[in-house]
Amino acid sequence: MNLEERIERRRRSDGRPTPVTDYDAISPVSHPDEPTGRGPVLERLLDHLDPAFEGRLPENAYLWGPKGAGKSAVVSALFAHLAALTRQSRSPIPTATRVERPAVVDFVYADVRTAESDFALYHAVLDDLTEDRVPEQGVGTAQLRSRLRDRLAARDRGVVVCTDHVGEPETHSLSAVADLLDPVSPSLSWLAVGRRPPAEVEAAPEVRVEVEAYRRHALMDVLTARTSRGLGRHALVHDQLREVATWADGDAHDALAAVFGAADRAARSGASGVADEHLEAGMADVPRPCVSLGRVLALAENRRRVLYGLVSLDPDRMQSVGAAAESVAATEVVDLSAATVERILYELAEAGVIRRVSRETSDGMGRPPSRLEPRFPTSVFRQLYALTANR
DNA sequence: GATCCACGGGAATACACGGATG
DNA sequence: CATCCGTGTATTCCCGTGGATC
Repeated sequence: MNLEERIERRRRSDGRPTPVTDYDAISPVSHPDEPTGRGPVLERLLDHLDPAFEGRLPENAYLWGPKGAGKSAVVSALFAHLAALTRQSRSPIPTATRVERPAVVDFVYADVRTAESDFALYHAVLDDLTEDRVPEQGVGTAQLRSRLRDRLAARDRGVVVCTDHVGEPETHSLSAVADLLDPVSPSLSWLAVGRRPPAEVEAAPEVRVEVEAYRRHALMDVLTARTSRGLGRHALVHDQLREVATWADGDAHDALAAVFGAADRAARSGASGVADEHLEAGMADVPRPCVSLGRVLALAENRRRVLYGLVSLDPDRMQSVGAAAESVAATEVVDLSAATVERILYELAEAGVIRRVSRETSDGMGRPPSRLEPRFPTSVFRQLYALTANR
């Protein structure tokens, strides 16, 4: 928490004790350095990556499991640590016995939510591996691939690329990632992370690691760890945590979203703790099924703005896509034509971020319009949007 | 000049309905 | 009664354009 946030918190709370001490700690989109309760998965991943510690490249692999099971938490923490580790030993010590082998293996974490195009994926990997800046425009995708190939050849060390969030509506599928990364170099292997069971996934590699949803008790541990860092003492009591954990049914994302929403409500109302009514409201704000906020916040700037405009709208302006588009376009948040906003709204509906609910009765002429319904926790989104907007 | 990407606009298609037609 | 047609919307699809960068 930086100074600005501290001051803002005091200003809002008029100096009274506030239930929230660190929004980041209870945010459903932030991952702690040490994920809670996923030790066994971590062990299995380390087993798989073991060859890397001897300079050999692990095989391609697929990590899969349902939303909110801590997949991203595990891989982002793991790859951050591994990357830091190999960065320390950037100067390989050549030994007589291992001249042919790369001395160390690098680890790169790439989120395909933010690297949606072929170009962007190559860019993300190359950028992580290179000191100097990689051009974002003006060079072709093929050229970027060969640059990456050259880079790997020049260093004579392998790299394991983790591609998180594979196979979502608007992200690369696992097979697309394979098609992009496999031809680059034999000294590159990948660990894809996604939700779909390997049986349903095309080109899933032999090595697979499954992550199951949290059991209720494990989820309570997660919530306890998070709230003890982010909330004041006794802001949320044990019974309340249990209630959220039960309600969330193993999904840490949804649970944290509810807690975040509840805590924020409590803070705004000036309460020193999270009351049951805050908690109820926090849970009510999370639709089921719920699109993860990570996905929503990873959308392109203008899409986020459109969504922000949308969730700030009077509900009766959401009764038709056209009307919603018009209202959002009239807002200060976006500088787009109504036609473009409308297209974007359809796009977001197609991706499942918002839902179109067709009307039962059709009065008047023509095809009846459909109402729009966000599929993510709107109040949490607004708060996170505001927190990230001024950075 | 090449390249990536987001916009913008509009054409094509789908859908809902009432009324006409076979 | 089943089907077709016209009209008005909603929705999807496609492609040219232009900014920014190399």
